[in-house]
Amino acid sequence: MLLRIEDTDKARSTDESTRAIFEGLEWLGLAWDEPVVYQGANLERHRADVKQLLDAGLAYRDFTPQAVLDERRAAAQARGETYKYKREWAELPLHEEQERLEREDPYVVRFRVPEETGVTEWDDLVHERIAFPNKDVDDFVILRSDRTPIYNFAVVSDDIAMGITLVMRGDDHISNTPKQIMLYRALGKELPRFAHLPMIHGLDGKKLSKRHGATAVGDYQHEGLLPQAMLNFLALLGWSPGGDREVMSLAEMTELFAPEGLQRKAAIFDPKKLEWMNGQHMSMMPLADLEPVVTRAIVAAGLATADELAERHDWYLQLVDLLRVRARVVDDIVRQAAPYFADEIAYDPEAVAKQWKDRAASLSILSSTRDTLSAAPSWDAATLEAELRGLAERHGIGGGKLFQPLRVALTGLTVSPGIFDVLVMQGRDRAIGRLERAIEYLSQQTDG
RNA sequence: GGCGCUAUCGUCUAGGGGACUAGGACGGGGCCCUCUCAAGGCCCAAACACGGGUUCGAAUCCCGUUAGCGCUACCA
Repeated sequence: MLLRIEDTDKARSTDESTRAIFEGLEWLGLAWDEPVVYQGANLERHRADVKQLLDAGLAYRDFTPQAVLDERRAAAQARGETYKYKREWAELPLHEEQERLEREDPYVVRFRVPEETGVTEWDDLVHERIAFPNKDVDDFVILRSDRTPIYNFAVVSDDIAMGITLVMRGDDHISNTPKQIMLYRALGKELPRFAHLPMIHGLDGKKLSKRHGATAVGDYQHEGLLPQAMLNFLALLGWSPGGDREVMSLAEMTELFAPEGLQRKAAIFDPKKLEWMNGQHMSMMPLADLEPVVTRAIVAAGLATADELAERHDWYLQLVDLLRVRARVVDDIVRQAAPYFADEIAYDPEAVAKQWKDRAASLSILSSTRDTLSAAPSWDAATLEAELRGLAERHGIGGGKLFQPLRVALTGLTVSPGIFDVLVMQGRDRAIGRLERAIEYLSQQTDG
């Protein structure tokens, strides 16, 4: 994989935008094999290639001021006509051109599009044959008046220099392709293969790009998305391995990839499915791989320090394993993890309202739960389950009647992993402490 | 407007003349499991844009219409 930064438009290419590209690719785990090529660094070769076309009469200087061009275009549009560039400088007498050059009149270099009657066509890897009549292609600018090349020219010059044999890009470039093919021919070089991939659209059905709505790929990192899920999801937008394969690793996708599976239709980016995909990857991946990602998030959230997590590593891994099942993004895990780290927990008003509705009854249940738990012969899931189910039976109530109020006492929430796992993960002291606190809280409520 | 590309459930897609009462996945609905929430399992609703051809036979091939999108710059 080669990475080239196409920065010929100085107004739009900034250090920041370039860095976003690097960071996005790095995050996705897509590494390039050779040093980054900056298109701007090849300016001299671009100019030399333009010169070659100029000398061969395949391009010409156009001294029309840009303002005049803009005016004509606007006027044509106002009249409801199709604007077409008139070739009026192509046959400028040599002496006149010489004069203007000496006067340093500004000019652009335009490519002389060949034979009006001709057709420029190619066999696209995904679309099969695409053809453009030459008459529909205007003599396009290849060198700006500031002597920098236009994208269409720089790309061809660079692709030739870099020995590129397959040009794969978004299908918004289809209409650039005939121009580029003409340039390859004018430069006397072999054509690469072209493959035009469908675009990705936003929920509104419009092209998704840095100019429209979309965030940079890297932004998803901060939303708790896993790069492998992102990669998997994106790959499936416009490509299918056939059959019903969906959740795949990069290695599997690379193995399965074939151009036949490429779609021609633009795909709409569905964040819901991305989240599902992320959940799938999160559940499937080795715990050891998920751990550092979660650790970073937990530390960032201020729940614990990395050292603290390392100290009770086994416990921590088990907790992550317990929580990842019910999480779709990494942040879901962090949200659920709070009751296992914080000293104090907040009671979710809804949980209180629902599970501690009857204060006196809750108080009584929690008190006997505390007594039973305090007296438990050992602190493991099987023992605790036996003890608590026994207690419920003695009271003649179902397990849920016992577990739900307990869950609120332990986590402050209505949702958590299985209650015995919670008990074990919190440990005897913390669990009993939480129960004491809940009892205290409820007593005050009852008195007041 | 011109040129181009595209067209299967709401979304991502399988399908490449008969295997199609059109399959899977996300999302939605229901049920099961169950201490909650997830996960998991089962079930349901949901699509071949339209019109012409070609053919014994079209989701599949051809043409047109329509719609959507893209390009139409001294942007990339």
